[in-house]
Amino acid sequence: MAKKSQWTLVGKRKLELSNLEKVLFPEDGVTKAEIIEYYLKIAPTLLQHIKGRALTLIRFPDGIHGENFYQKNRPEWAPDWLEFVKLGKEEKKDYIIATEPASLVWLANLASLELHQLHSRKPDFEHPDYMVFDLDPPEGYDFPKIVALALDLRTFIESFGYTCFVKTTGGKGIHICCPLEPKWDFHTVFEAAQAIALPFTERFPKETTLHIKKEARKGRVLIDIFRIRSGQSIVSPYSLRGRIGAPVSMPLTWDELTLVKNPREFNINNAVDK
DNA sequence: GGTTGCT
DNA sequence: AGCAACCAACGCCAA
DNA sequence: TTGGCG
Ligand SMILES: [Mn+2]
Ligand SMILES: [Mn+2]
Repeated sequence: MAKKSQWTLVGKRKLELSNLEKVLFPEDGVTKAEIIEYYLKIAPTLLQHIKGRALTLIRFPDGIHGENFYQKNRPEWAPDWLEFVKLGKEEKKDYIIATEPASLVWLANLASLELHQLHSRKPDFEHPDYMVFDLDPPEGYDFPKIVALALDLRTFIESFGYTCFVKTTGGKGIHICCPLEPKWDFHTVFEAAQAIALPFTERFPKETTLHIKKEARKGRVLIDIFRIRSGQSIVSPYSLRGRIGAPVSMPLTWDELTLVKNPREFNINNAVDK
């Protein structure tokens, strides 16, 4: 592997990219160059979804089998054009905001395979603009069974007057997102989600639970509403995941979701076309 | 992955 | 110039 | 305060 770096122009930004031929997904032979290329191609779509959102990165500098770590803080040595917002305790952290294709390329060069997002948008970081229901299946759960549960949950949520959008997580689960006016704080939105999820788990007690502890779940699907808190994040739509197959969190219509047998159908090789 | 500090 | 060390999240709850 | 959890 040639460990050189090379300069490139993305829009009006000059970027130094390193180790472009380094393989970060060994089973799939996917190099850092291909990851950067993916994020460049998906940029017009992805940027719309993460516009104004504070990001959390998951970086895999030594590939998906090497050490990985979350990163929320924008490093001191980031380029001055990379936008950020001070958030968190005492506004201690400079959260990154991606505003242009070059932002995504800069992040990809750091091996930020996964982009996760907070639930609020600039300029109103105190008020989430969606309510998310994160379906977390136990090990070995058949994906079509999660799909069936998601369809039921959708009907249930919409009976409360919300509209539901859905995406695969790129892992084993599903995210249901309900757009909101950024008018209520995190606690209020959490309680609204709880007021929906609790009766849902009571209707399907054998299949679903609100217990986050593994021991208490007993093979049931966790309806994880506990992401709805300030400083918490979910994987962004169209983000890669650091797993074998280079899967992508893929937004789908409900009709499309019905046909999905395996969420690994959506990956770095086909996500751009969709 | 990038930076800093030591040899 | 080369190399080793160091750093890179957070919120909540039960124990 | 720590450990488990996503
Ligand atoms: Mn999940
Ligand atoms: Mn390294």
